[in-house]
Amino acid sequence: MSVHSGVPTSSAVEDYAKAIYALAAESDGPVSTNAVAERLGVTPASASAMVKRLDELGLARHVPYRGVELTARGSQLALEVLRHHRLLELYLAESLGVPWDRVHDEAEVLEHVLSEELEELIATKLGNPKRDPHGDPIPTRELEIEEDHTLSFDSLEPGGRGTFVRISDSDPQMLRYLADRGISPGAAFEIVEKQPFGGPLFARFGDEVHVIGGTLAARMRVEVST
Amino acid sequence: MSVHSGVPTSSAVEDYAKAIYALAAESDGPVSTNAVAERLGVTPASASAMVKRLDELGLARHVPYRGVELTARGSQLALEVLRHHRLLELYLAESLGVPWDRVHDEAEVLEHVLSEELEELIATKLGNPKRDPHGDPIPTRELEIEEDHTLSFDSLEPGGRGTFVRISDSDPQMLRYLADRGISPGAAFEIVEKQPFGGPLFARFGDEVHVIGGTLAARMRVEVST
DNA sequence: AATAAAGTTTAGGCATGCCATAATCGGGCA
DNA sequence: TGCCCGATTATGGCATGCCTAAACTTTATT
Ligand SMILES: [Mn+2]
Ligand SMILES: [Mn+2]
Ligand SMILES: [Mn+2]
Ligand SMILES: [Mn+2]
Repeated sequence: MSVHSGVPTSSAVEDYAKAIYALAAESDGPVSTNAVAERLGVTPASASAMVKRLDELGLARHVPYRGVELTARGSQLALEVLRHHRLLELYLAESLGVPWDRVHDEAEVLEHVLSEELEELIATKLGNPKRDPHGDPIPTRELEIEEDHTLSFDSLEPGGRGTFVRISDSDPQMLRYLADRGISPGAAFEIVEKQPFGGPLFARFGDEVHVIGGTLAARMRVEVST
Repeated sequence: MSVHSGVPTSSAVEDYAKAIYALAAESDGPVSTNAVAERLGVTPASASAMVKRLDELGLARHVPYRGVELTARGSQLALEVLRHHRLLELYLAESLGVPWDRVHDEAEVLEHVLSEELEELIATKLGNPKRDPHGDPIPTRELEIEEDHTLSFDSLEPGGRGTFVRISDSDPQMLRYLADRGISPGAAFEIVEKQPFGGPLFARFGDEVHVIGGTLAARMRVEVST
């Protein structure tokens, strides 16, 4: 049990705050209890009980049947844990050579246990980085986070050029697929061809043209260079 | 909840195994429930219940009113966690620059959460070290540990020479005191003078003669050079 | 040997965090 | 307006891990 902003928090509470934060970012307005349950792999009944507790802790406001929203404190908690998570991912990858498809699971546990002192030492050692290995922005010490204005890779048309900036960190298979092909955030690309109906996308990264399946393309975020 | 040697273990179970292991090393024969309780800062009733559970898990044998002893499995668990603890302490000190009086508390939490994969990466990065920053031996990958044949510093007489090799890691104040004077495991010394009745010891480390209080001297372990 | 003191265990409780099942609520469609 | 279905809550259970108070065993003292 740690304490953040005067609120005693367990790993479970922190995970709920993170989940609500992420879901709220995906689609605004209050988050449904069921969505939280599904994301965390618990039953709706469990999620309902925990959401009620977050409300009592002052981390969220829950209006029955209407969904849940984080308070300022709740957002801060989520960002604090997100900062831990992403710093750890980058640290494990850079300093210990953990492959990028495995850093997530390690960080998922360590994030709840990292002290403020170690957080600070790690951030300093890494040079206060702005993004983790998957391109996700790392909240600052002051818990500010840079919202990005990226597009989904599969929304581009042939001829489109840009930079691959970000990918969901939670699917190791996708990450391994990209790693095997030497594709990682920061890579420049050009769309060569696009099959309709969620079909694959053919994109050039460096010298080679790679086939990116529809599902994968939907999870890759890119910035286009006009 | 992790799994070691087929036994599901929580942080609490691991801490109890460590405590029993340490107490058994200090004085042989079965370990009393009260000693365990005191070491872990819980009530005797709590310790009694947990010791019973360790027995059911096959990690210890507990004879009511007679004390508890670890089984082979229980010792392995304790050594596994000790390996984690000491590798982490050294890693935090070497790679992140955490002062040696603070590594213990961090390691105390992280030891339960470190994956085998990270353990291995850390051990490799450190060059499979044999001792942690306090001079405590690190169990090998195969969980063998080197028993040392050290003497208590306060058992020496004036004129005695040797090497300071080890000190309890759990008292930050003592560690800071030594660190402030540049005394750490590996340092050669010569006893200059010794006051009776638990009084201080005057010992030369390098050029300087330092005053070592009776309590501190009792916790320092040394090897004498005939 | 009897009794006191010390050490240990049991009994009963509390909090966390998860589950399943069953009752209930509320918004959208007929 | 009423009904249905999905979302929500209520209820009861399980496991962990700690507590206090009370009962019990062992050991030390007289
Ligand atoms: Mn991640
Ligand atoms: Mn922090
Ligand atoms: Mn330690
Ligand atoms: Mn290990």
